[in-house]
Amino acid sequence: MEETRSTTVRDVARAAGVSPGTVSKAINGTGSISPATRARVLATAEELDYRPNDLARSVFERRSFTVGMITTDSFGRFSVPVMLGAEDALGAGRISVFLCDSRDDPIRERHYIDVLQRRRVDGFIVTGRSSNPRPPLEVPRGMPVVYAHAPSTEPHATSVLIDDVRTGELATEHLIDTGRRRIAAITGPERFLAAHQRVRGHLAALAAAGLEPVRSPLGGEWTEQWGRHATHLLLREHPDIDGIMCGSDLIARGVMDSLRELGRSVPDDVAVVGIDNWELIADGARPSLTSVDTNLQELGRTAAQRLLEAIDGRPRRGAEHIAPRLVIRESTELG
Amino acid sequence: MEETRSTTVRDVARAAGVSPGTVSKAINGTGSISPATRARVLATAEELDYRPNDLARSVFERRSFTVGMITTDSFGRFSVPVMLGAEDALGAGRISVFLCDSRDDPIRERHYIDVLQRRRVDGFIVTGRSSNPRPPLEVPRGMPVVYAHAPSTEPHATSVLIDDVRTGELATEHLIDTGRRRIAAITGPERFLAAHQRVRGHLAALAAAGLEPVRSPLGGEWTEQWGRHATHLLLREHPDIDGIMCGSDLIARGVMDSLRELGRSVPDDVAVVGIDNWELIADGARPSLTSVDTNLQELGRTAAQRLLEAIDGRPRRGAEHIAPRLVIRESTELG
DNA sequence: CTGAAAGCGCTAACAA
DNA sequence: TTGTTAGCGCTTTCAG
Repeated sequence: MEETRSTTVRDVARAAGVSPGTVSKAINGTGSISPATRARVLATAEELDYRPNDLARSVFERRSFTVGMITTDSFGRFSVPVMLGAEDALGAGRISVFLCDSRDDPIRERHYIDVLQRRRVDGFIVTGRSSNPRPPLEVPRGMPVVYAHAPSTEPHATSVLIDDVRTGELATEHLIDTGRRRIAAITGPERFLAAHQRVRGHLAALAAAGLEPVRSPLGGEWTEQWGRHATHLLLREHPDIDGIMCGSDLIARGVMDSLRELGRSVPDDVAVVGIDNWELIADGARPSLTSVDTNLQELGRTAAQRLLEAIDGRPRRGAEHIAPRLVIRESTELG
Repeated sequence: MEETRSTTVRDVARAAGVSPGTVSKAINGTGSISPATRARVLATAEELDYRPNDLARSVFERRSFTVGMITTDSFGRFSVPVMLGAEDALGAGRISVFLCDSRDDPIRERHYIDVLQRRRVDGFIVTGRSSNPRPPLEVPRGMPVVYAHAPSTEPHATSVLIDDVRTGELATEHLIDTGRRRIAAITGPERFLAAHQRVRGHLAALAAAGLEPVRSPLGGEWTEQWGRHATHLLLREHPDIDGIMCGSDLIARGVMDSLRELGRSVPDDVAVVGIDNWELIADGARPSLTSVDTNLQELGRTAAQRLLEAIDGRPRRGAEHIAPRLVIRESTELG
C-alpha cells in the first residue's frame, strides 16, 4: 500500500519555479501577478492534478463553509424534501452540508452539536417531523440557527414554516369553488398543531363564504384507517355531504375508499381534497386526488437562504410562512 | 456585531499557566503528563468552554474523518433508508457525512466530487434509485468508494446490494407455504434489473416446489395503476388464480384493489405478497399487505462498514448482497 | 514531566 | 510583480 501524499502548494511552486505565495495568488486570483506566470502556474497545477486543501484554508479563514443539518425525523416523510431544498440552495453557494439524524434523542442531538462545533460549521438548520414547537438547539450565542418546519419554542428564533392555516383555507375554498355546500373536515390528532391550524383555515374559508360546517371537524390519526372509519361516522350522521376536506393525503385515500364502498361517486357525489400533495399517494389514488402542496422543498431552500443571511451577519428573526399551492386532480373535477 | 474568536489551545495554556504542547497532551491523553497538571488543564479548558478545532487537526493528520455521500435519487424512496443506515454507522465511529444530491446529473456529480476532494473526505458512498449498474465515480485511484444499492459497472468495485433474486424467492415460497398452487407474478418494467431478478427468484421458487407458473410474468410499471390493470388481464385469462407475487408494494396495492372489485377476497380466494415493505403502504392497505423487506437500512450500515474497512486499507472488492426478510400481514394469512 | 521549536497546507502582509 | 515571513490552531519530536 503506497502512502501517497496529495500535491501541495509547495509542490506546484517548486515545479513551476515560483514561490508558494505566488501559486496562491495565481489560483485564487488575489493580489497582482503577471498573466504569464499566472498561466504557467495554473498549467503546472493542472498537470500535477493539484487540489487545494480547503481544511487548511478554513483554519486560516476561521470559517469552514459548511453547515450542519440536524433532522429528528428518521423516516423522512417531511424532512427529506426540506433537506433536499436546503442542500440545493447551499450547494449552489459552495457550502457543504453535514447530515445528522438525531432520531429525536436529545443525547444524540447534543453529540452532533458538539462534533459539528469542533468542525467549525458556520451554522445549523434544524428540521423535524412535526410542526409543533421544539426546544431550542443548545448552541453558543451568536451561532446561527434556522428552524425549518419545526419551529423553536423561543419566539425570536428564525423559523421557516408551512402555512398550515392557509392550506386548510385553500383546500376548502376549492371545494366551495366547485360548487360544494355541505362540507366537513376529517383530520389528524388534536395534539398536532398542524391538524388544528388546517381546521382553522377550513372554518375561516367556510365562514368567508357564509357557510356553516356540516359538523365539527373529526380529529383522529394521520392514517388511511382513520380516514375510512371517520367517513363511515360522517356519512351515517350526514348522508347528504358533498365535500370533504382531509388533513392529509393518506386520510383522503381512506376517505375515498370508504366513499366508494358506500356507493358514493367521487367527485360526482362528493368531492375530496387532501393536503401534502404526496405525489405517489395522490396520483395512485382512484380517482387521483386533488391536494394542497405544502412546498416543503421551497421551505428548505428558504431556510437555507435565511441561514446564509444570518451567517452573513443579517439575521431575520421570527417565523416566516411558505405559501402552499393547490394541485387539482380528478377527485374534485367539476362533474 | 462583536467578532468573537473561539478559544484556542494557546488561551487555555495561558490560563492554566502551561505551554500549548502540554494542553494538547492533556486533552488527547497522549505523551506523558502528571495527573495534577492534566486535571488543572482539563478544568480550565472546561471553564473556558474550549472546543478543539478539528479542521486544524485534520490538516495535520492529513485526513478529515468525513465522507461524502452522493445520491442520485432526489425523491428518496430508496436512498433515504440507505443514507440513514450509513449515517448511523459512520456517526458512531465519529465520522461525519456530507450530503450531496446529484440529481442524476453527471455535471453535478463531478462538481460534488471536486468540492469534497478539496475538503479531503476520506471516501465516498454512492447510492441511487435504481439497482441497475451505473458508471463508476470518477475519483483518483486509491480513493475509497462504496456503491450502495446501485452497483458500479466496474466489476471490481465494492458494492452492497439488495438480493433481488432472493426477495422474489422468499415472496413466492411464502405463497407456496400458505397452500397456493396457481401462482402468477406482476412486476415492474423489463428494463429494471430488479424486476428481472425478482422474477428469476419467483420462477426458481416455483420450480423448486415442482410448480409451473400459471402464466409468464406480467411486466409493466412500478405503479398502482399497472397493478390494477394487470390484475384485470390476469384474471380474465386465469380466473382460478390463487396467489400473486407483486414486484413492489405499490403494484400490490393496485392488485388488491382490483381483486376486491372483481369480487375476489384476499387472502381467502387469492393471497397477495409485495416487495419493499414500505410500511405506510403495506399497513394502510386493505387487508394489510404481506411484504418482503429489502433491509435497505442495514444495507446502508453495511456499506458504511465496508467504506471504513477500505479507508483502513483493507478493501473488500466485488458485490455483496443483503438478505431480505419476510414480514407477514393479513394479505396472506391462512384462511 | 514539561517547554520550546518546527511543521501540517495555506494565505496575507510586507519587502525586495 | 515577486519572494519572504509570519501565522491560522494544533500536534509532535526533542531538549531541558
